Amino acid sequence: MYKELNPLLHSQLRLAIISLLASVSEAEFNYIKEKTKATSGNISVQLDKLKSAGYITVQKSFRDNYPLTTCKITIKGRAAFEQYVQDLKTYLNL
Amino acid sequence: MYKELNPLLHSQLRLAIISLLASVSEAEFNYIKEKTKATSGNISVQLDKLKSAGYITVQKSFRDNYPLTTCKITIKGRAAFEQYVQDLKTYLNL
DNA sequence: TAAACTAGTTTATATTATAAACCATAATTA
DNA sequence: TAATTATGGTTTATAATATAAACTAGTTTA
Repeated sequence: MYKELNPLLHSQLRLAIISLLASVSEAEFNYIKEKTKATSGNISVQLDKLKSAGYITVQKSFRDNYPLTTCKITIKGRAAFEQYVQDLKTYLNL
Repeated sequence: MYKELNPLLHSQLRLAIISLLASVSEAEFNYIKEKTKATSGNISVQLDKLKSAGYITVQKSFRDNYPLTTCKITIKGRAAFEQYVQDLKTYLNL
């Protein structure tokens, strides 16, 4: 293929998540859910994949007795995202 | 979700094909194959989908006795592509 | 204390992408 | 001229991916 677009990022939801995390210092699970309008299950799965790739860190804690999942983009994740955007630009002749 | 990215175009190969067709007046099957490095089968399937969506026209003819498939982006296809690129830009905050 | 809610995870299913196998015809060569 | 290989694809089987439904574990409220 042309120019390989990182398949881990070329996914609607994972791209939305990474793009979101690239613009904030960190984000809670529910914030991601509100912003993306995706289901919890879908988000949970995609966070796992991003975490496995080392693109984000996932902190699990409690707040007001409830579980709280907080996500943060890593250096590696940010680099991958920026590379993806670059690739996409050349891909689309932008 | 955030901003719906046209799923018909948010596919590595179909995006490559549409992007390619957006930049030329028309293209032959084998030209698309060379440029994308994809397999014939995969291209055949994706051309069908793009055609079904009305994004391209597919002309079948013969040249030097061999079948020749020529593709061309439609007005609708070009509009969809441009919309996709716009959506992507806002999606990624570009 | 039972119902409803929070915050997720796991798993089953639907969708999509892809490659392998195939088809029809043409050209080549033995 | 019969067999072999090449051209230009299409069809179909499989692998990968995305998604939603069902579930878990605990909390709050009536």
